[in-house]
Amino acid sequence: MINYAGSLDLVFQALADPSRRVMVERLSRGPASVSELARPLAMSLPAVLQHLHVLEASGIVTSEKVGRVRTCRIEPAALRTVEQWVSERRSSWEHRLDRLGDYLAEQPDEANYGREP
Amino acid sequence: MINYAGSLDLVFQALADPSRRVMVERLSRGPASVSELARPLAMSLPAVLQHLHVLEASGIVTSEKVGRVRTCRIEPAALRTVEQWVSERRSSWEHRLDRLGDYLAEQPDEANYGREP
DNA sequence: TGCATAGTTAATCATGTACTTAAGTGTATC
DNA sequence: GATACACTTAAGTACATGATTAACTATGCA
Repeated sequence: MINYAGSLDLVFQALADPSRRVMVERLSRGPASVSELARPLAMSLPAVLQHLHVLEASGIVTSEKVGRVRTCRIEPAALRTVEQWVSERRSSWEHRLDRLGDYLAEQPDEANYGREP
Repeated sequence: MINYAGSLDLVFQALADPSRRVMVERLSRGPASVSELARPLAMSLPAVLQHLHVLEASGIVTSEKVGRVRTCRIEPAALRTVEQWVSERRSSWEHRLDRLGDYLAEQPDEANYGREP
């Protein structure tokens, strides 16, 4: 059962770990097997598998097993939900700053530093 | 001492908690005091303060105390680093898919499903 | 001065996370 | 059929996280 939407909690949590980000970076260059993902990481294979589970639970990565090798790949939809959430908050803040700038520009120039409309 | 760059670890970790995201959403609409941030959250003030420390350590939020009230605001640079990291990985993957599509379009149409060049 | 307000610190506690090792399950290859 | 390969599961452990309550420190105001 895969979480295509990717709840923000799980997605941010998944990306908070540097090893998992290394895995995502590797996968952004193309699909990879579990052992390929493990190669650059200084940890046991079971540990890598646990990280993979976290990434799959978040919806960032999907995988399928053919024969004895499991091939993993990125699910861009999950990454898009993060991008969107972050960019909405940031641009909300930045547009607010613009509006505040406009407001202050219209006011007489006194003691406005740090004040809010 | 504030982390303006915002290490990816700390930033993703900070955003992984729903209460902290509520705080960021509130701040994206403008600066707020600690108790304003606390109002919609069902937890004690010390707990909110701990979340605020996490957000500040990540560089997402800054604050300054004037009189007895501490005013918090968003630091958009930290949010931009997240946006950038995620969008780079995603677009790397998506452009790779484009190139793969081009490659397959040039190949004879047989048993290419799921294969990599 | 006295008392409420806004925030802060410290100590504590229950879970959750990121590993580990040891042992087990299918697949390929000889 | 035997043996190696590529995971997979289970169990255990050390440390981090998210909350709590109790007690404390300014600041502002009547």
